[in-house]
Order: sequence, then structure tokens, then C-alpha cells
Amino acid sequence: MSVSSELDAFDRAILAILQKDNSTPQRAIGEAVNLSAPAVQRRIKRMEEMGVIRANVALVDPAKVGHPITIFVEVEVESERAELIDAAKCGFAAVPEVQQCYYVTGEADFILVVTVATMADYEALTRRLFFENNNVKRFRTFVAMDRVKVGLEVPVGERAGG
Amino acid sequence: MSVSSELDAFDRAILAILQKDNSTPQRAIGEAVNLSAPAVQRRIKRMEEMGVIRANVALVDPAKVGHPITIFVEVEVESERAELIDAAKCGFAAVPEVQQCYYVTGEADFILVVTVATMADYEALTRRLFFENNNVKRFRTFVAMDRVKVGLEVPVGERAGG
DNA sequence: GTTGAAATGCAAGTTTGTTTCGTTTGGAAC
DNA sequence: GTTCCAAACGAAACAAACTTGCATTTCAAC
Repeated sequence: MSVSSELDAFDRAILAILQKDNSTPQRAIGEAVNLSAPAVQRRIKRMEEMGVIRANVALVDPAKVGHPITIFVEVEVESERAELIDAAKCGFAAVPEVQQCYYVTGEADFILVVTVATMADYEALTRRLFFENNNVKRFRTFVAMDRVKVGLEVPVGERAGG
Repeated sequence: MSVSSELDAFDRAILAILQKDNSTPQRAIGEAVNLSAPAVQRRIKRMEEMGVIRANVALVDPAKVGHPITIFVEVEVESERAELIDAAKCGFAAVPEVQQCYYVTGEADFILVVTVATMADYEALTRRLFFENNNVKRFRTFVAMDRVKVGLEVPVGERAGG
């Protein structure tokens, strides 16, 4: 590792492991990447401080905790005035059932990923988030029949950046 | 905790913590939920065995590892014959840049979440995944301007202790 | 060749995770 | 009301992992 804010091959190899299982002992990581455990620990700490590693979390099966339904929603707004967009962002982000929210270009303005227990819950949510929101022009719903691949893993193979 | 396959308020409180930070010491979790460390450890282990906790992972900032662009893609297929759908699922899931893939109802058949380094990379990916795939009728692209809320946290709804 | 910043490995020290074991709790049957 | 049993608990011992200090190595710049 040369200068302070770049990621070298060791860092990326460590990230690849941690993105799959961050309970892997540092000793095992060290063996996998040919580094000592302290070296691994220092690199992990540095990447956490740099914000490369944003969080360490447990991934929970939604169905096992009573949220078997995953839904995508495309939301189109009436006005894209900055303050209204910011209000929408805050409003969506504050809802626990809204797992992900992106502000996007294209034929929609927002895309939401929502998890709910029942379609009745979803309907109640649409009422609260969309029908009672004057700035929502329309929205389209896509119900997930199969969560084919779900994760937040990012390829770390080649490039480094930021 | 009564019978073995249900989640009680303690389990849910533990899950809520682990979904935010799974490096929280079990002693600290125990204090937060009014349980001893061994009790916390046993519950975590049980939930991992039950599949409630699917994985423990580090969340990486895509921009910091050279994937600053997040894109949503709605994919519509020509034929929904089971074998073709399965082939599409496998094909999409195998691509590292495809972070999430859902098979959905509605005006599209698949929704993908993709992370790439550049739009040129995305164009190359569309060529490979869509234009060269005879079963893809059309697709629509939504480029994320703001990752307002990104996570896989599921509401667990209960609390214990204090 | 020398210098100095940065990273490394080793080994000690500290924290955390895990197991053991005896006790308590909550039902069900009597 | 008592007994019995199984499940879960807490305290403490134990094992494993993380963290720190330090001497050494590496490598680029001089």
C-alpha cells in the first residue's frame, strides 16, 4: 500500500472477503491474502475510517420476520423543485418499510424498494406515502415473485477509486 | 422464549441491533436488551441456524471502490416459458455487476440493480446481457442520481428491555 | 549509499466470544 | 398444591480473537 487514500490489491482482497462474511477471523483473512493478522486489522480499520466500509451488518431474511413481500415502486412527482424533492427524499427515507430509495433519471423520479407483511399493509402504505402526498403524480407497482439475487455486494476486482 | 421456531421480543431486539451493527459486543447487546451475554450468543446462534440471519457482511461504498454509478433496469422478456425464465435468472445472477435481481409482476418481468464504473461499462453490459439475449424484448434504464436510502434492513417491530 | 516515511511481523496484553455447570422458570400431570 | 421435566437463564471459567508496542523491512527520494 503506497499512499494513504488508495486501495491496493490487499485491501480489495480483504473487502471481497468481508463483503461475503465479516465474521471471518482476521487470522483466516491473513492466510487467504498472505498478510499477518495485525496487518489485516490495520487495513480494515483504515478502510472503516476512510468510509470504504460503511457498516457491518447482519442480513435478515425478510420472510422469517414477517415481511414476505418485496415490492418495487416507481414514483413520478408533479414538481421537481428542489425543496419538494428534498421533502420527498426525507419522507421516503423515514419509513422503515422503505428499504431502499433512489432518486433517478428516466421515466420515473424515485424508485423504492419496500418490504411488507401483507398486500393490505402495502395498500395502507401507498395511501400514506402517495395518495396523501400532493406532489406524487403517479406510481407503478412491481411485486417481486422471486428474489433472485439480493445483496449490496460491490465488485472490487480491478479498479480503485474515490 | 417459548417454542423453538418463533421469535420473541428478545430475538427481535437483538436483530434490530445486529442489522445496524453486527460488531456490537454481545455484552453490550445483553445490556441493551436485559439479557446475559451467553443468552445473547445462544439466540444469535439459533437465529443463524434457523436462517433468520442469512449472512454477516460488510457494506462497502460503491463509489469508493470505483463503481460510482448505480442503475436500475426493467427487463421485459419475449417468452415466459419456465426454462427461459430460469435461464434468465441464472444469467443475471451470475454477473457481479448485478447487485440485485428480482423476478416481478407488472409491466416488467425483471428488475435489476447494477453498479458500474462508467456509462461505457454499462453500455457494454447491456450489449452482453440484453442485446445478445434473444429472449429480452426490451429494457428501460434508470440512472440513480442520489442513493437516498440504501440498505437491506427489515423492520422487526418489537423491543425488549431498556 | 543514505535517509525517512510507511508498512510489516512477532509477541505480549486486552477484549470478546464460547462453554460449563448449577439454578431458575414455566407448564403439565397428578 | 405438589412433583416432575424440559427449556432457558446467569456467573464464572475458558478459549479465541482483536489490539498494541516495538523492532525490522521495504521502497522511493535524495
